[in-house]
Amino acid sequence: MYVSARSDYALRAMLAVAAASGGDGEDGGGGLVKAASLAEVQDIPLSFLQGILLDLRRAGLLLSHRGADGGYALTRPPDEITVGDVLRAVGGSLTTVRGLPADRAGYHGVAAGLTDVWLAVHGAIATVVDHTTLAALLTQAPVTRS
Amino acid sequence: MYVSARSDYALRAMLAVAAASGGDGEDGGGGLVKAASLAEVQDIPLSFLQGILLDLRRAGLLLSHRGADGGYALTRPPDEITVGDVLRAVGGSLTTVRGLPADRAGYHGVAAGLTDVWLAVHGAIATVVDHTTLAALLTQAPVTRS
DNA sequence: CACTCTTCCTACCAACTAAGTAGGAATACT
DNA sequence: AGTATTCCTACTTAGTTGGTAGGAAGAGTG
Repeated sequence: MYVSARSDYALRAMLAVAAASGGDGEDGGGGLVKAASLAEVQDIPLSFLQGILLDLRRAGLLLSHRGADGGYALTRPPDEITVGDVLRAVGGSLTTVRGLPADRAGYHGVAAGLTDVWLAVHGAIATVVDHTTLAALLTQAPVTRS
Repeated sequence: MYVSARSDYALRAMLAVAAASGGDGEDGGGGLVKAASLAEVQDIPLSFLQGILLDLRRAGLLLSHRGADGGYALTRPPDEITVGDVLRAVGGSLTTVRGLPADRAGYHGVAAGLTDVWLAVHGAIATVVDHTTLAALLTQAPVTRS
């Protein structure tokens, strides 16, 4: 599995939003966190991060507000957002074989069994990332497993 | 998980070698399979495949013989070679975070828990690919799980 | 030895993707 | 009007991937 910078940044930003709006808040924005403050606290290039936040909003994981006192907030509580939600929002499919989804690799002959391997791998990854919520990561709990 | 063309070709080639030398044989080569015949039967560019076969030999999964009546054969029986062996031979690590191994991502602050997620994913992938042998794939058996 | 066949090895090329930058338009508040 | 912020598009740069070319080295045959 290759975790791109985009996916990595997306997860870190979501965790930072969850921590900021759930933890302290009350510093003036009504729970909204600005992109600039996310970029600073997690050391992410700002203009790169803005594109990622846009993807997360389009996927329905974040809501945003423009203007002074604007910013971002989660649309759901952190225990209802999984790592898999975030990865799929910015990265598309979790498993690809040469750029194609795992189930249309087009094997023939002796290689036919490989499709099942990729599907099993995909399922194993999904089990982990779909059972780990942002809330679990923030409380430092070990990774859940089914 | 991204399966590159290189990894895909490597697995298909290994399966073809296993099938050819184990199944019929006795057509003159003493169980050796030529690169050209592998390239044809699995539709892989020959000169690209040669580099892959070289990696597999360096990793100790294949032995080779030059000259007329040369070719490739497995160094171990197909039920002692796993998909994971082949993937690691051509691709290095199974899981990388922005190019680095999963356990040295260098998170700080609220993102510290992510390392555990990547390690869990890595373990889940390894469980699948290290328990699936070439022999199992050739007999069309469903993927084993621990 | 000459010849042929095959693996071995290096260098190279084209296309794509990832990562990051720049600059402005739209929106919200004062 | 003015300011602060999100939104959106286009661009640059560097690295990787997939693939090609051309030969050198080894192994057998007559």
